[in-house]
Order: sequence, then C-alpha cells, then structure tokens
Amino acid sequence: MIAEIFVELPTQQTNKPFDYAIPEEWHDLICPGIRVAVPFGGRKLLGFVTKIKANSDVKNLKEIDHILDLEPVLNKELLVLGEWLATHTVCYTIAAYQAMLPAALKGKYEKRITLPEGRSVAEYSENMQQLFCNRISISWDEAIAVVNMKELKTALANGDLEIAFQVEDKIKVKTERVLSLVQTQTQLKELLDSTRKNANNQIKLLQFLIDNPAEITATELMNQLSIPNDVIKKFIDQGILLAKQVELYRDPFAMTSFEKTTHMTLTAAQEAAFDSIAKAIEDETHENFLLFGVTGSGKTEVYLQTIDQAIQQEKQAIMLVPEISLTPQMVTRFKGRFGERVAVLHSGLSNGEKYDEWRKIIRGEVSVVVGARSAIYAPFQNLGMIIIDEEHEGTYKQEESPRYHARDVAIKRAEHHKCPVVMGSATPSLESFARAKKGVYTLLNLNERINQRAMPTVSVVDMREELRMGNRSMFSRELSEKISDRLLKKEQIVLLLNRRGHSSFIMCRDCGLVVQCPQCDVSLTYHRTSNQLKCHYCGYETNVPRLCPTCNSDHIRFFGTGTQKVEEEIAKLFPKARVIRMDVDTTRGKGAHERLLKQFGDGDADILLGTQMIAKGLDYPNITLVGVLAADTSLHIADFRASEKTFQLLTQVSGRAGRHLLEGEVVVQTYTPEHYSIELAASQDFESFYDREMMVRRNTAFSPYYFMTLITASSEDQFTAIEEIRRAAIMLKDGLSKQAIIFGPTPSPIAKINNRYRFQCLIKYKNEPNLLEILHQLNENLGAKTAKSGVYLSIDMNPNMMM
DNA sequence: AGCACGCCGACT
DNA sequence: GTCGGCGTGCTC
Repeated sequence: MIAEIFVELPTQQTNKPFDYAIPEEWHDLICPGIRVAVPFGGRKLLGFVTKIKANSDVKNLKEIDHILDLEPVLNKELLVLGEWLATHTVCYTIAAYQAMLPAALKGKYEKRITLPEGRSVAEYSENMQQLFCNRISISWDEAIAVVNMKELKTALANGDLEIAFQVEDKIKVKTERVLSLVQTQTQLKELLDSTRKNANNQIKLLQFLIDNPAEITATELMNQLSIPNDVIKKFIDQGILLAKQVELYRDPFAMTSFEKTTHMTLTAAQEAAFDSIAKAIEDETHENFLLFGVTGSGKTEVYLQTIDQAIQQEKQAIMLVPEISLTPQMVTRFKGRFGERVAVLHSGLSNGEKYDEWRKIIRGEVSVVVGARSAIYAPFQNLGMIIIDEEHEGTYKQEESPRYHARDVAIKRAEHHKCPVVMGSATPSLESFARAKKGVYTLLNLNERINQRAMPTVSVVDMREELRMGNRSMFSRELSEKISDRLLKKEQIVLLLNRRGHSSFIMCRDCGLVVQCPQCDVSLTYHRTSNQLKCHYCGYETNVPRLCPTCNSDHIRFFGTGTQKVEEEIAKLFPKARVIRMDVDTTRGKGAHERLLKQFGDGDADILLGTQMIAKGLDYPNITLVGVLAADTSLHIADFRASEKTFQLLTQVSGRAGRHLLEGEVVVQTYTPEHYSIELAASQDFESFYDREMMVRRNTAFSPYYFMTLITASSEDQFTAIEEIRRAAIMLKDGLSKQAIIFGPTPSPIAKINNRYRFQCLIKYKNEPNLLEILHQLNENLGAKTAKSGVYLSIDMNPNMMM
C-alpha cells in the first residue's frame, strides 16, 4: 500500500504529493487526514496523508517513518476544502492545511547526534565523553557549540557518530497524574498504626486518604497537605495508591463562572428572522441569509436561539465574530447560554489553549464554536448553521497566504453540510447587500431597536467653522460642553479617534521634510510615552531629531493628532475625568483588552478613548455620549473602500450610545460635513448610502461591479521586482480576455516596506475562466527563482486593501 | 527548508 | 595541484 503525502514544506517545488510505502503493520492505521513523519531528502519531515493507493510510478519508494495521529486531523470534507482553498486563493496545498489546523499540530523538528547502536561513550575522546555525559544522544546545536566542525564531520564520516532527525508534535497533550486508592479503609488504618510515629508526612497522607477516599490529582494532594512528591511516589510503589495519566484541557476560563441565561422573548421582526433560519436548519437546505439589523436590534439573540435550534437537532454551529469583538461580553453571553457546549477560539489564547479548544471540537465534546476567522475550519461533522457576525468586517479576510475570506469558506462548507449561513450586520458590505438585492442572499430585516429604543441623535460639527471661530482645540465647543455635562451626570462617554500614537508625522517647517521610515515608504509616527518615532508597518523606532536632518533647522513641528495626544488634551480640559485609552499600544499584553473593557464596564472610568477597536461589540447601559473626533481620518486614505469604511465606522460607533434606558447622543466632528458617507451615517440611512456608493463603484469599475485580483511583486532589489511584475503583466494580458481591465504595473501605494520594493498590477474582470490557471502558472514559472533572486509574488483574490 | 552536486578563487 | 565559496536543483 502506498500513501500520497504532502510534506510540511511550503515551496513551489514541493507543492505536490509524494508517494511513500506504508509498512505492513500500519495498513490499518494509516488513512487520509493522518499526519506522519517521512524521510525526505536526507532528513525527516511532517506530512499529511491525502490518499491511499495500491500502485505508484515512482521506484525506490521510501517508507513512512512513524505515525503522529491515531485519528485523522482532517476529515474528507476538510481535505477537499484544503484543495479548494489552494486553488482559489492560489496558495500551496500544505499552507492551506496548516491554516485549517491549530499551530500545535505543526511539526517540531530537532536534529540530534547519536551514538551508533551498541557503542558506548567510554570508547570516545575525553571531549566527546564530556559532551555526551551519559546520554546516548545530544542536540545538534549543543554539539556544534562545543565540538569543532571538523572533528564532528570526521566522526560522522567514519560512522563513529550518527545524525538523527526527530519529528514530533509542537505541543503535547497536557496530562495530569490522578491518584486513586487501591486499599480498603481497614488496610489503611492498619498501615497507619504500623507507621513510624515520626513519619509525619506519611501519617498525614494516610489520615487524609482515610477521610477522603475519592480520586484526587497529585498536584492537589501535594498542595492540600503540603507534602513532597516522594511521599506520594512511595505510596504508589507500595501499591497503596494507583497513578494514571489523565488528559487535561488548558482552560482559559477556568477561573470564571458564567451565570446561566435563558431565551429572551423575541420581537416580531426577530421572530420572523428566526423562523426563516430555523426552517433552513430543519429542512437541511443551504441558504445564505443577510440579517440586516440596526445597532441594538437584537441580532445576537437571534443567533443564540437559532444555534439552540441546531443543537436540539443534534447539529453543531459555528459563530464567527471579528477578533476585536470577542469581548468578555460576547463570551459571557454564549457561555451563559450554552455552558460547557461552547468552545472559544481567538488570538488571545496560547497555542496550547487553542489546541485544547480544537480537541474538544474534534472529539465532539462541544456543539458550538465562537471564534475569529480561522474558527470557520472547526472540524464539526454535522454542521447545522454558520453565523458571521459583523459580516462587513475586514478582519474576515486573511491578509497573508492563504488569503481567504471566511465568508467564502463559510458558504463552501455550508453547501457541503446543506445548512444555512447567516451574515449579520447593521452596515453590510456593498458586496453582500448587492447579493441580497439580487436575491442570491435572503434578506432578513431588523429595522427597530429592541423595546423601541430610539436611535441616538447625531449632530455633525463642521470643524472649519470651529477654526474660523478661533477654536483651535481638537474638541469643538459642542462636544466639550456635552462631555462636561455627562461628567457631571456621571454618565459614560466613548471617544473615537482612528489614529494611534501621538502625532501622525513630524515635519521641518523650514524645508518641509517629513521624517520617513528608512525601511518603508511611510512617514514615522511620534509616540509620546517612549518619546520615539515609530513605523507602523515594520516597527522601526528612532529618536526624534532635534535638528532637521537635511537643513539643520530647529523648527521641527508635530502635525496630526493621535490617541496619545488626545489623552493629554483631555487631562488638561477635564482634569477630573478618568480616561481609559484603548489602541494597539495599550492592549498588547495578554488579556489587556478584556481588562480595560471590564474597568470601563465596572464604571471605573468616565471616558473610553480609542481607535476603531472600540467601535463595536461593547454594550454598556451608561454610555450616553459618543464623540468622533475626526471623522475624515479614514475618508482620505487612498482606498476604494474609504467611503464605505467611514460610513461603517461612524454608524457602528454611534450604535454604542443609548442602547438601554438612557438616551444616546453622538457628536461627529469633521472637516468635510458635506461628504455623503458622513451625512448619511449621521442620518443613519444605510440604503441611501448603498445607492450612492454603488453609483460610484459602477462609474469607477470597482467591486461589486467587478471582481478584482491584486498581484504584488516585491524584492530587495528594485529592478528584480519591476522585471517580475512586468513578466506577470504580460502573461495576464496574453491570457485574459479583452474585457479584463489590467492596471499597471505601478509602484504599490506603499512602495517600500521593510526594505523591500513593491510593484503591483490590478486586474478587474467579470468572468475570466482562465484566470486561476494563469495565476498558478505565474507561480510555477517563478518557482525556484524565488529563493535565488529573492522576488516574491503575492496574489490576492478580491483584495481588501490595495497597499 | 536543507543538502549535495558542481564549477571557479586563495592556499598547504 | 586542493579546499571551500555558494549558485542550482532535488527531495517519493
């Protein structure tokens, strides 16, 4: 029997299955989806078995070295899905498989030096004896640090030493020693009597066991009685206790308890949405729903109840949320409703914790997964539904290979499982809303807030007017009055400024020089806390120059405003206000995000100031004012989605106000109050925005009127990159139809990142059946050249960003 | 990714 | 003359 295996080597030349012989004794164990270790080019690699067959064209087959799984980690559905991903996102098959599994299942590789069988270390030089010090093998790294290369090579050449490659799981299953009592109470009492009177620990332990005969973990026992491990070991050796290793889950919520919640009564609109979805679950039909509901209209309750419906039919559900809205609030709600039946997957977990959540899924111990993008690959066998909350969010698109959109994967999986996909949003993406209008998705409307709560009132403040009136601060008079008012009333305020750091750039007023990153083609941002200039693309940091590097002038000025600077300004204007700042810089540590939100939720702060990460998911009753300090920030970036993003951000953040008893108000500050995305966000008129923006997209030939593919060539050498993108452009022009629009090659909007020059080519098209084939061909032609010349070609189907 | 095979410069 | 530099190509 022969196995086809994809080895864990993401390169063009290894992007195909390799054949291996299956040793006789493993015929029953090896099946598709199992991970194995195989000899590959003189070493050992982890690989995925994708197919079993009887014959191979390859002669001199090697044998599989060892098996890593007893059960497949990828079932048939997911193996096929991986191939589909590789084809449709133009990535390596192995990269697709890796993206679908927790990182813990990647191989851990070690190169070791061992003594040949039957040899003793005593036969070797003093040097070697010291190095091995009674071990039969040592790691390669350890060896080369001590022994000189020449000596090592000679020893390897004449067979005095051997190289062994080790492949194992990156992360092991966590286990725990559980002790159970073997002897009866009477026997224990006898033992107690015969034990030496000064053997305090033994007596303590015996007494404990007499009183508590139940199973207990060794750790707990040691902690409770404060006795050392050797006492326990002695009892095990004497056959008083029996030890067994029990598998354990790393539980990130071990310390949290969740209050059980029950269904809320649905409004008529919620009920109607629920019925349609529940019917699709029950009938086992694949149908895509767009749940279009204003902020505060109770989408989450619809999710919870439809999931419950799926569970009652012995099915499972995946609920995707944008990473950032995986707030404790959301987790609490799900854990509260479904208890132990929920697994939670997000980037804040360690690899071990993610692995353990994944194991609960594959073993069928949970029925619901709540998680960010990659949770779409949860290995459920009988999916009843998939939910994508905040469907319009950019985080559903992975910005590295495989560049997939979770929405596409969701639909693919739902087709297989014959189940509905529910995409929810108050501000759907144009793509999804267009599909809903065409009837490709079924539109479900929730156009009222629950309990008829009013939408917040929004006022737009023209900051040019403020400037004319002599107000040069970043707070308009209206906003600062309202902030003072809320502070007085002890109500809470959310302030949004979509720019982190302190100043967006620093410029010399004499010569106009803007300090740039030496490795990237962007200006550096000033960070006050570290008093440094930072690059938000490559992380480069440098001191603030006292004098202009070109003209030596000392007229260096800071332009633009970031969250750090606003924080200082608030301290000046409202010295008594307690502020929490939330941006990438303050939420970096593990659990920092949750901690800050909890503080705010507990009322330990009056103002929550942050970047877009505060715009969604938070639901606190005491927020009555939302201020958007500069609505234009996201409007003028060079991106065809700038208007859409601005509209979404403003609508979402406005939705944070007045969700409960207290009424909400929103103040939007802008220099372009007449722009339609600001005007229409203020009047909370999605449909008008949709019509307006669709016109723009049609006139400019962008998505959803056209599909797009972005190809970027990057290299440390500018000319290599240009050469490569030209080659690609020629191949595309030759291969695509006359209807395809090809822009470029041009330098990328950010022409250099991390010392790599970047050039791009954008294709807009309606129907190009050859496209995928050409793109794969592009990669194949590049093949081995990549390593040599350092050119890298990135292919992004339906890009989110054009940078 | 590694490792071997292969073809040109500074050395016992 | 050889040791070794890293360019190229292959790994079932």
